[in-house]
Amino acid sequence: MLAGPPASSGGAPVGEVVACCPPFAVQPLTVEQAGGIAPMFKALADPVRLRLFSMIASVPEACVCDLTEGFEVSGPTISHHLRVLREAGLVESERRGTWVYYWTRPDAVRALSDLLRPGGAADR
Amino acid sequence: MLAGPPASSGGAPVGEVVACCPPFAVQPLTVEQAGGIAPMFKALADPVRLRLFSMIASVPEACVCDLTEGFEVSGPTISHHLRVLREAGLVESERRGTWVYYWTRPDAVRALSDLLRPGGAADR
DNA sequence: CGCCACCTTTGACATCTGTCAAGATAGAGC
DNA sequence: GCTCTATCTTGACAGATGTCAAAGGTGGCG
Repeated sequence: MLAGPPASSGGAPVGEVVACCPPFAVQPLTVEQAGGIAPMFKALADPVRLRLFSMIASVPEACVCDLTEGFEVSGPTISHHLRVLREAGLVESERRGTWVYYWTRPDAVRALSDLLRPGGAADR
Repeated sequence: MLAGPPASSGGAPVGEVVACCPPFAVQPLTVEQAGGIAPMFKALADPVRLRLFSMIASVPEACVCDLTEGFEVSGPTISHHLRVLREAGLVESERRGTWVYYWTRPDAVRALSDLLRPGGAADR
């Protein structure tokens, strides 16, 4: 299902929150849905994480060694942010030899994109 | 420029951050772009705000008096969250007589939706 | 004018978050 | 086994965030 490597890095309690809800232009979220989805937006709510995610999403997979360049924060901080993205279900990772690679979970991204899609009462 | 009611409630320093960038499946964000967009995701990162926003987005406009129902937080807290959404550029508001109405800014929502749209290297 | 309902602002407080330094873990290669 | 590199974990701390109680407008209505 993924372009990238096989599933891995089990550890996130994310399961399958992924397929979710109609666009909220169509129907409001329930309490449970909002509670499940907010963490994904929260994961994208930090500028460093947002940029990290965009770097990962723009290539089939990204090595941490390439991600750390171009940031002014320390290695541990990058690692922390990658963990947040992983635990939110937005990316997955795998160690291959010396390096660790990250790639996006397209289904999760699509779920968010669908939520924001226009087409309801308020969007023309 | 907006489908909704006339502009109002000036106060947010949001200007026109709205039209922005290619989907990050296509191209990573710059530091500046990430800094401009992260606040929008941050505004959606809280379950209460996310639900408030979905309630506003699912109708042409929403009265605060209707929004406060169905939440377990106090009135001031709802007001605070609405302000965050407004200052992030996601909604606008206007007082009409006794009541205050909120509606979404479709252009802002579309900007986020476009960012998340699949179609790049990592998606499929 | 006086009162009340609606909504926001202010002030305070506990919790969460981003960051770094220091230490730990995992592989590669000698 | 030892060492070196790459990455993650832990611990600590300043600053941001969500929440409420109390107080402050704003407008309708008698």
